[in-house]
Amino acid sequence: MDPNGAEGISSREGDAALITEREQTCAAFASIAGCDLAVAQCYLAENDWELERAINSYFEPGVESLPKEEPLSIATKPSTSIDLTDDSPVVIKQAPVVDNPTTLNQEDESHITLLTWNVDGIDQSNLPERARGVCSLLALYSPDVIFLQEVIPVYYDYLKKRAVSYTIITGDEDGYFTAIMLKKSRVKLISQEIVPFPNSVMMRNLLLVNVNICGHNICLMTSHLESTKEHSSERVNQLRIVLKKIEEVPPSTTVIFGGDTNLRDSEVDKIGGLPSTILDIWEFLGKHERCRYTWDTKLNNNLKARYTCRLRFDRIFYRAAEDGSQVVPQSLDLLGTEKLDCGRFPSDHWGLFCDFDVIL
Amino acid sequence: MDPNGAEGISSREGDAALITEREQTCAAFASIAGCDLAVAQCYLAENDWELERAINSYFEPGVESLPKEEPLSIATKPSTSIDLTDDSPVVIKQAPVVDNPTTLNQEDESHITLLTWNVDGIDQSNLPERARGVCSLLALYSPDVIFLQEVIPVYYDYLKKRAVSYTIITGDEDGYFTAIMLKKSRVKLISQEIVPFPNSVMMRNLLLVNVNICGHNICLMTSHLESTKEHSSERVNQLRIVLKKIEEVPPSTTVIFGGDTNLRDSEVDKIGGLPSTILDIWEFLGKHERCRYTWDTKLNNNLKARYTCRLRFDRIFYRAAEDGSQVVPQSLDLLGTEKLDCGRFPSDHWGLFCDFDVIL
DNA sequence: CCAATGTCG
DNA sequence: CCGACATTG
Ligand SMILES: [Mg+2]
Ligand SMILES: [Mg+2]
Repeated sequence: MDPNGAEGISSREGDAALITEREQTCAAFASIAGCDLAVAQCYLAENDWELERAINSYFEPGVESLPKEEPLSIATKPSTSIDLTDDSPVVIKQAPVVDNPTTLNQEDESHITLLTWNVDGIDQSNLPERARGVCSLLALYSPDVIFLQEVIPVYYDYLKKRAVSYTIITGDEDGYFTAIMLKKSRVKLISQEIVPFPNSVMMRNLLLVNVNICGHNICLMTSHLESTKEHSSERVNQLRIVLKKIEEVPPSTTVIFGGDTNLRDSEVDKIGGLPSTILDIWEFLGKHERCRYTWDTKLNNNLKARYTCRLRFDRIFYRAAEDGSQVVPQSLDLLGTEKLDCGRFPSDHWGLFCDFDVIL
Repeated sequence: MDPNGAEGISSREGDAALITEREQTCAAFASIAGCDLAVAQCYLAENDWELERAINSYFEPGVESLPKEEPLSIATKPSTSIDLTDDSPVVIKQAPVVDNPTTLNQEDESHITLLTWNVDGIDQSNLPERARGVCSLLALYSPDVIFLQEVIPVYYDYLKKRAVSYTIITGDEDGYFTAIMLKKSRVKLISQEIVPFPNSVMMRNLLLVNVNICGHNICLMTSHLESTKEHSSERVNQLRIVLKKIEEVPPSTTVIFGGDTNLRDSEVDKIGGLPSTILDIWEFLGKHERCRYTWDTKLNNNLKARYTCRLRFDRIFYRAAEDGSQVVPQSLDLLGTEKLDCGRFPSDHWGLFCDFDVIL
C-alpha cells in the first residue's frame, strides 16, 4: 500500500496505446480520489488497472488489529485501532469532487447547505460499512459545511481519504471528537478556535471556525454536549457557554451552530428559552414532525434498544447578521434514514441537513 | 379513657379538705393540659389522682393497631394508625402553657421566635419517643411560630394534645403533611391558604397563614418541596412558585417562609439565585458553619446510612415589609441535636430555630 | 444513549 | 433521603 513501494511508472510497458489508456485511467482515479497521478498509478498497478477495485482499495485503510465488537461506554475513550475495511467491497458511486453532476447540491451563490450528524464512531459494530454509508451520503448531498460528532481517529483518517474536497478541522485528536468539514471550492477558512468546557467529564468542547462563503462572513460552530439525563446540569452549563459565544460574535457575522446537543426541551425552558436573537432552525421552519426527532429507537435499530424513545437531540441554532438577513434557513431534512446492507443504519442518530437561502 | 365513662365529681368523696386538694390538682392538670376541669378530673380519677401519671395518660393516645417498623418510601402514604405510646412513660417536664418560667423564650414585644422542623413522621421507628422529644423541645423553646413537615395524622393528634397553647393549621389530612403552629397568646390568625403544586408527585403544597404578631402583619409560609435529586426540576418549579407567592404578598406585610426545601445550592444558582428582595436567613446572618447543615448522616444516625452526606435542606426565607425593617433576623440555631434514650434523634433533620428582633 | 428502579458504600 | 453505578424493559 505504500506508494513508494510500488513500481515506477511505465517500467514494464512499451505500447503507446496502452500507456495512453492507463494515463486516462490514472487521471480518472486522481480525479475521483483527489490524489496526484503517481499515487493513482500506484493503486491502479496493484489492482490490475481496474478502476473500481483500485478506488475501493484506496479508500479502505490497511488492516490493523481490530477489537471489532468491544463495547464502549459513552464516557470511555474508544480503541484507536480499527479496521475500516469490510468483507464486501463497496462501489464508490459518487466521487468526492466539485460540481459532480450526480450530487443533489446545485452549488450556486444563492444557497448554502449544511449537515450536522453524530456518526456514532464509538459503536464499532459495522463501523466500516457505516462510515462508507455516511461518506456516500456526504458525496451525494455534497454540503458546503459538515459538522460531525463522535468521530474517532480511524474514522477521521477515512474521511481525509474520502472527502478530499473538504478541509477538515477536528475538536480533538484522540478518543472521540467533533469535526467541521468545509468544502474547499465554496468555503474560505479564516480562523478556528476550540472553546473548552471546563467541567465536562466527557472531554467535550466547542469547535468553531470563521469562514467566508459566497462573500458572507459566517461563524460556524459545532459541539457534542454532555450526554445523558444524569449530566443535565453540566449540559445546560455547556449550552450557556455556546449561547454566550454565539452572542459574542461580531454582529456583522452570521452564526450557525449545529450539533448533538443532547437537550431535552425542559432544559432549554429552564434557562428561559433561547435568547430572542438566536433561532432554533427546526422551530423557525415550522416544527415539522417529519424532521423533529433525530434520535429514535423505534425507527433506528442501531442500539438494539428494547425500549422505545425518541428525542430531538440534534439541533441547529442560527443568529442572523445585523445588516439584513442575507442567509436565511430554508429547509430541513433528515439523512441516513435508510438501512445499509448490514441491516443497520449509518448511526444511531439521523443526520440533519439544512439548506439556507442567500438573499443578496 | 372516655370522659363520659368516668365517675361523676365528688361521687365518693366527703371530706372537704380532700375535695379542695383534688380541685387544686384538677386546676393544675387543666392548666398543663389546656383542657377543662371536667376532663382533668376524669383523667385524674382514673390515675389515682397522681398528677404526673394522669398527664402522661392524657398525652398518650389509646393503643391502636401498630405496624411499628413498617418501612415506607418517601412517596408513599404512611399508615395512619400507629401507637404513639411507648414502653417507658415520659415525664412532661415543661407544660405547654403561656409564660411558663421554665421555657427559654423571653416572650416580649421585642422578639419573635420561629422554628421549622421536618419531624420525619414517616419513619415509624421509635416514633412515640421521637414525637415526645420534639414536643419537649417545643415546650422548652416555646416558639411563637412553628413550621413542621412530615407530620402524619397520629402525630397531629399528639400535637393537638401536647401543644394546646397553639393553634395548628395543616396542609393536608392524610398521608404526611405540613403544619403551622401559632402560639395563641402571641399570634392572631387572620387567614390561611393552601397553594397547590400541580405537578407534585408527592402530594406537596405550600401552606400559608396571614397573622398579626405584636402589631405586625406577617405572612407565614411553609412547605416540603419535592424530595430527591431525581425530582430536581419539579423542586425548582415549586421553589419558583414559592418565591412568586412571597413577592405577591402586599409590601406592608413581612413574609417568612420556612421549610424543608430539599434544595441543593446549584438549584438556587440555576434560577439566578433568590430575588434581591428575598433573603436566605442563614446567608443573611453570616453563613455560620455551626448551623449550616440541617441534614447530616455523619452526626445523625436515624437513617442508619452507610454513607456520609450533609446538606442544607431546611431554609428560612425572609422578605421585609417596605416601611422600614421592623422584624429583623437575629440568630439561628439547630434543635434536636441530642440523642434520645432510644439512641436516636427526634428526626433525621435538625430543627432550625430563628429569633427575630422587633424594631419599633 | 431512554427512564425507572435497585444496589452499594 | 446521598451519589455513583448497574440493570431492566
Ligand atoms: Mg452516541
Ligand atoms: Mg424525610
